Amino acid sequence: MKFFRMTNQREVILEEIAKYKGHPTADLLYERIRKKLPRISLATVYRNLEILSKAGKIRKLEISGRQKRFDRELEEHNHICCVQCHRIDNIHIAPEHMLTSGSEQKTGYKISGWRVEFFGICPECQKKNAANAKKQKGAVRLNERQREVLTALKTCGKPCTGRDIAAVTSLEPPQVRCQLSALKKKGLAVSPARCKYKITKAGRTACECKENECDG
Amino acid sequence: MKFFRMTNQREVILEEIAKYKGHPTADLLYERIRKKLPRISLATVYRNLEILSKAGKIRKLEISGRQKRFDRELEEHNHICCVQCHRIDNIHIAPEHMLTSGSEQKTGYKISGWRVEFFGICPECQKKNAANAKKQKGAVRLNERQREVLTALKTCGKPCTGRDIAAVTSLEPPQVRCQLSALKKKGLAVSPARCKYKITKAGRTACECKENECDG
DNA sequence: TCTTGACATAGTAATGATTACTAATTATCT
DNA sequence: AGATAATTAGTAATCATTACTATGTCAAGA
Repeated sequence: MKFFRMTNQREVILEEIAKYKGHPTADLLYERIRKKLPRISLATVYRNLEILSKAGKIRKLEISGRQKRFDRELEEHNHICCVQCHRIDNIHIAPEHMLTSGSEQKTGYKISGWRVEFFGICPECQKKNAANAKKQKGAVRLNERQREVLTALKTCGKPCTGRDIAAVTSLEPPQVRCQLSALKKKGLAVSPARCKYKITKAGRTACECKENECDG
Repeated sequence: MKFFRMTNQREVILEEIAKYKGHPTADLLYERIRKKLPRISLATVYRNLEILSKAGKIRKLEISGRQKRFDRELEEHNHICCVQCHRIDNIHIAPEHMLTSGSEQKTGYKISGWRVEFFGICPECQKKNAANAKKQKGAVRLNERQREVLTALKTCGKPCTGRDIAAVTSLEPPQVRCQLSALKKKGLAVSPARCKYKITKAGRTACECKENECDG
């Protein structure tokens, strides 16, 4: 996403989220937005909720339950869920007070339980990461052009020529060919036929690694 | 469910859950079970996971993420999720140690975050419950026969006679007719035509109330 | 002003996990 | 043995979400 257009649809979506006290689901928002923009599509709502949360304008909640919920409040906080009507409220508590009755009084909820989910990296993945870090010391290090070519190769999928790649990148065919042979040397691409190149499994993971920033 | 048959399929499902260290999803279990019972249906796996968890033999985890996961461990505990490989491990911690580094050492995870969900009853529902409790003091109190008839009436949906109800309950037609008129007096059933009875909205909620034990 | 090209949209199809349904099978109880 | 109820395999339906497709909009450059 290079430009971010604040369209009418997006403005209304933001408005409705802001207006709504709770943590609305996509379909609830859709119903409300439809009153203002009767021709809006549910897909537009979903797409923009995703885009707006990626742009940091809203927050997508990762809570249990079938439907995703969205939150206008950007700051980190936890939630409390009514087991009867399934409404969800924010709960701001300092870790040290988390399990005392203090929070109970503030929210007005009659608390019956709680559940914690921790996130982290398991011992196995830690080992894997350490091993990968070693390997990557000199091996898989891509420059910008190589990354561009590799990404194009991945998008294309089937074997294609340097000219094919050049057509979908900012590079000229000779430049592409040069990078292709470099990628082949690194084992990130193979040449199943003369002048044809195809991404390898290693190339695919090398691509993803940047996208998800998995080696942080 | 009156009887609970420990079928071969159920035994194998329990075995596989017990064998699996992690917290398997339904489809992962299905793949493994298929090796022992090639003709088993995915629906059977789902149905039995549900039944076994209701029977208290296993635990259905309510955690974020698209797929549900199942756990052979019955005792209350929390979870830790690897952000890289999405494996889920148990984490047994006393509330007072929850946010200290102690748990980190035990699990071997490199913890990057945590999230708490509280459960309870919101102020609005508390009020509603109080109001309902008052109403129910003398009004809706069903005996076993009335409940049976009411449930049958609900299942049937359309208006039906005492004989119709008797056919699907343990009661004789005269007994049913007697209960029907009691239900009508309480406003849980109406008679849209002579000898025909139909459940009302109030009757429907009275039915559900028992099922979900919502007035605990 | 016309063209170009990137971004957006409405509408619809496809997906993935789960649940509901149906007819057939199996176990249990007279 | 026959009736009844539980269970099954296989399949269809559902629900939330995502992907696709053709069309539309807008700003910048020719």
